[in-house]
Amino acid sequence: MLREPLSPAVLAEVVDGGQTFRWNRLPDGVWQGVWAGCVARLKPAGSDGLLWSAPQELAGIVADGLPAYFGTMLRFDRLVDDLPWRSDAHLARCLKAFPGLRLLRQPLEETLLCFLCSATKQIVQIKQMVELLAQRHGREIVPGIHRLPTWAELATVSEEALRSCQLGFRARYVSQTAQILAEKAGWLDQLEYLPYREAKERLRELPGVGEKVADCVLLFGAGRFEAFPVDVWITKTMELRYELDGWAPQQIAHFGRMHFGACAGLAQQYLFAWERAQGRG
DNA sequence: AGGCAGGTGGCCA
DNA sequence: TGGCCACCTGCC
Repeated sequence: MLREPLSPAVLAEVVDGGQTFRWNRLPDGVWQGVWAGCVARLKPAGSDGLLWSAPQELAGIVADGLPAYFGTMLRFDRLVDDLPWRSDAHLARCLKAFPGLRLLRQPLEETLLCFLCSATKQIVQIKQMVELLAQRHGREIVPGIHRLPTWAELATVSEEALRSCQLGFRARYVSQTAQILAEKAGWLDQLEYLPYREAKERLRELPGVGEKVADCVLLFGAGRFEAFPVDVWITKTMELRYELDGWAPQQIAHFGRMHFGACAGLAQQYLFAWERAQGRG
């Protein structure tokens, strides 16, 4: 499916490195993931690239949806080559360490939901929350596997019921956002057609969506690769690798977009992968 | 066993 | 603007 083979480590980084929260490791290097109405299994296959499979009744929609989800129409090799690795030795070694690392193109609705849940939580816990949301409030796709609830569905769920999905104070964000989106048909979809800056401003009108969450939603759910989400980890990374000690998050985000350019978000993913491999994060 | 966590929003100088 | 703190609660 992919033009270049993905090593098991890079595949793990793509599906379980904080971009998405609905992939789980199965035996024998297989990953199973759920997005929109799709369920798929993935397995690295050496030089043959990446093998996929899906439940028979979903084979058609997964065959259609998987390439878009993995962004196979984008030439990540070219995007990576356009990053400033020639003048940035740290970036260069990150790129070399994770060949084939890519950004997923996830459904916008789901990306917003997941990152609204992400505040001060680690990946494992975010995965638990969204799994509960899916099991309790999302439509069953195949026996035992549910998709995430749509915002229309979330608008019918009480804040208390959301809290019982381990959301804690994030339940209020999700609940209020659901009410707002319920009154604004097409509001989310319009973001796709707005310039980055305006799309981000619009997103930030939603409760629980600040700078960081807005950038994650735009990067992972709307293909805005110039977005450069700044969380505590990227702050530490930038301090350590680029000597930005004492910089405010907004300054770091600005530096990131200036230094890394049009695909700053792609660079950010590599920086993350590197630090995680060092045992941080 | 208890602190801490991949943010945000509100309040204060 | 810039800093500080409450917000929930399940993991390590």
